[in-house]
Amino acid sequence: MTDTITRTYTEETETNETEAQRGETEQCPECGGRVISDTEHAETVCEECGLVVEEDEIDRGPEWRAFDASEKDEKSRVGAPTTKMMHDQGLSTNIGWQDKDAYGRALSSRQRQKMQRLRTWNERFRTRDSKERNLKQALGEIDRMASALGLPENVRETASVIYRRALEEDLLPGRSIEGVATASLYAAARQAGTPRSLDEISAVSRVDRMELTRTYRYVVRELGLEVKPADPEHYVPRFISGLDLSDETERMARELLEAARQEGVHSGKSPVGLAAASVYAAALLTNEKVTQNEVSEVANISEVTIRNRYKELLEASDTATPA
DNA sequence: ATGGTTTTTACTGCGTC
DNA sequence: GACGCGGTAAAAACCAT
Repeated sequence: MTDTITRTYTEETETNETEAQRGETEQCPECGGRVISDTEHAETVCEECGLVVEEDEIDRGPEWRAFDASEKDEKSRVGAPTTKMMHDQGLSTNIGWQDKDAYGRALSSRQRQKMQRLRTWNERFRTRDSKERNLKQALGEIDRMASALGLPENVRETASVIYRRALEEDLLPGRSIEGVATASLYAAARQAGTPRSLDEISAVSRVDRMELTRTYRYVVRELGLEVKPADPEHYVPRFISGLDLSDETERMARELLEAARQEGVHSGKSPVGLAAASVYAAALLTNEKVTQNEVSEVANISEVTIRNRYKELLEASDTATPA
C-alpha cells in the first residue's frame, strides 16, 4: 500500500521551500525526477522517489463557474463544511471501504483483512472520542448541580467516577446524559455520607424525578453500587442549622435516632422523615421552640409524617432508656 | 399489573395566646 | 380568631413481586 511513499515532506519543506514554490518546474527537489499531481489524493508526488512535494491541497470553494443547474451540480464541491459544532470539526478520518490501494489496485486478501481490522480500530477510537465529549458535558453538569447543593469536592469526584464507570459499561444508550449525571451525583452524595434527598437533587437537575429514580436504580443495579439506605443522622445537622437550633438539641436528636435504631423502629421509613422528627422531638425536649410546620418546611416532609415519626421516636427512647 | 406499605393531602376538633 | 397540635380517612406514591 502507501508504504512506498516516503513522507519526507515536513523536513524537506524548510530547505527546499523556494524550489517548491516555483515547483512548476515539475522537477522533484529530491531526485530531480518527474513530478506528477495525484488529484484523487490531492497530492503532488515525485514519480521516481515518491517524495510528496505538496499535499492537502484543499479548495473549499465552488468550481470557478457553472452555467446551468446540472453543471452546478457537477462542479460544486460537495461534503460538509467544517464546523465547530463537532469536536473534530467534522474532519475525522475514515478508512475507505473500497479495498483498493493508493494506486487503485485491488488488495490481497491478507491486506484486506488488515484493513478491516484497521477500520474496526479506527471506529473504536472515534467512538472513544465521542465518549470524551459526552463526559465533559456530564462533568460540567455534575459540577453545576454539586455546587448548587453545596456538596464538597470529594462528592463531585465520586460522582464523576461513577459516571465514568457507567460510560465504560455502555449504560448510556437510551438514557440522557443529564439523567445519568444526576443519578451519579445522587449516589455519590449518599455514599459520601452527605445525602441529599431526591427532591433536593431534582430541584437543581434538568431531569424530572421519575427519570432520575429510574436511571438511578438502573445505574446502581448495573454497576453493583453499594448504597446503603441513607442514615437519618446525616440530615440532622442541616435541619438543625436551618432552624437555628442549639448543639444541645442536635445531640439530643442523635440520641433519639440511636434509640430508634436499637428498637428497630426505623426500618422501612423514610430517613428524611425520621431525621425531621428527631429534630422536632429534640427541640421539644430541650424547650426550644420550633413548630411542626417549620420543621416540615426545611425538611420537605409533611407534618403528618413528623407527628407519626416523633411519637415512635419518643416511645423507642422510653423503652431503650427507661427514665 | 398487583398488593402491601408508607407518605401526603385534606379535614376536624381541641386548647392556648 | 389565629395558631399549633393531634388524629383520621382517603388518595397518592413507592416497592417488590
